[in-house]
Amino acid sequence: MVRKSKGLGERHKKILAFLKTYQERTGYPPTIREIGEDTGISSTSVVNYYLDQLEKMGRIERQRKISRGVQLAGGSPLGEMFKIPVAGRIVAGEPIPVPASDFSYFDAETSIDIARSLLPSPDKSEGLFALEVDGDSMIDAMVNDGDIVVMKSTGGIQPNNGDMVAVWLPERDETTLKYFYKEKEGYRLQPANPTMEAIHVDKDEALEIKGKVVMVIRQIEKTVI
Amino acid sequence: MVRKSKGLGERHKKILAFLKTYQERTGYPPTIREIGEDTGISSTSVVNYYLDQLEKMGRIERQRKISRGVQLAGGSPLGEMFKIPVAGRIVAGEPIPVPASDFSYFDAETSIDIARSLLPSPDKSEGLFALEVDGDSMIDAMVNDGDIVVMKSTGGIQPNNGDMVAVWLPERDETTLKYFYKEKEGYRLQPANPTMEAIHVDKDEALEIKGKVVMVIRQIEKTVI
DNA sequence: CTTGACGCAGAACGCATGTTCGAGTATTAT
DNA sequence: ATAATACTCGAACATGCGTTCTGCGTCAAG
Repeated sequence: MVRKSKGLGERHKKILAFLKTYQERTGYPPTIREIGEDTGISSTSVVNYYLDQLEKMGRIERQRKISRGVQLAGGSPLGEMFKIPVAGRIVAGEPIPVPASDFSYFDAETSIDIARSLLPSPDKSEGLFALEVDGDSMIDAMVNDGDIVVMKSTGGIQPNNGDMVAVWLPERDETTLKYFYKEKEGYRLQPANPTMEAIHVDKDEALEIKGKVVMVIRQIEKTVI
Repeated sequence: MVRKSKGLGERHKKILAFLKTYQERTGYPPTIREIGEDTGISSTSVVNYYLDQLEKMGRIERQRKISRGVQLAGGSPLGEMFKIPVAGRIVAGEPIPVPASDFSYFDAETSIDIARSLLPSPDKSEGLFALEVDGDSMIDAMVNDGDIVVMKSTGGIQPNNGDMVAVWLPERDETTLKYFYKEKEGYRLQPANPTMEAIHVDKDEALEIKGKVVMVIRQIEKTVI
């Protein structure tokens, strides 16, 4: 049995994950017994034991004496919310930062909250991450500087024709958001703006598809120009 | 005492409102007794009585037998979420539908969920409503067909220079999203796209500013083109 | 007036759920 | 080996909390 490997044991992680999924599914926190059932802990006292530790670590908040008074810390009671880690910035001339597959929002420094109802498929929302757009180079994709693009990791699988994807062209040192079309001699990357020319990529040229764009969010708070 | 005035009595409304604020504040639903305390109902059975009615009306959902199993209906338990009513569609040649000031999301048929953290000022989120963009006529504002624009009602107050606003020009039968600038002889409406020409509106011409754009959301689910 | 639906209160019941205690087993340190 | 610490279990306890029943007053219809 692994003993206090880091600061977060297996059970700690499992409890945190359960807290999140349960809250997302039901809208309210679970009971101690429900946590135990999911985590494979038979005694409520053991669950309480870990809950106390997690509280000391500052990972959860507890309202003593009241039922279902366990919640993830961070001030944000998440209902049908989905926390998407912001992996970094997407710049025209630089590769796209993609989080590792086991990257969970627990580890992310910054994240944005998206309502589940806004996501394409509420059930399979794994592999989602967000990037902030840096610069005006993607206006052809109707994406502005400062916009946030939410992407779904394709996991190496080739996207469907017509998907909007984030691609990295190593030989051109270029990152773009384009509609993806496979053609006989390679690929065609079509801008969202009809007036712009498409990019043709030869079959031999390296092309890394980093993710499928599922959502673009533009917050207009301060004045731009 | 008012008796079954419409379909929603005073207590029904109060309970619904309490359900919402309590959930937003704590992250979990209240108990029956807490509802009673807030609503001024001394007996749990009476609360249960109203809860049953609200459930029959479809306004709330109940998980029987489990504590705090009361939630607002609509499938979306709202935590730090904000429900914004979708007032309608915004089309280039038609006036902008604006909800009445007392329009609450309780009455809205359709609404979208936005995380509080994404909103500009989390405290003062009144007067927010959303519109779905119909048609490609607003690509100059970097807004696509199908996009959702979240607006804040200006309430008759003139917006600041540089704000992105939704304006209705009655004399031209035109609706647009533009950056707003006041000039000596009238107003200048500047498109987001720098390559497009600005519109100049004379001081005499009618101009209705329906709201300030605070957010644009683009969901890419199905294939476009 | 009588009847019945409606709004309300209070109490009792019983299960759900957080809390606490005692004890047993492993792992590590001395 | 012995002690200390971390982890686990089961059970009992106390209370939180949903449910149900009885009763009382009010108002509108018959």
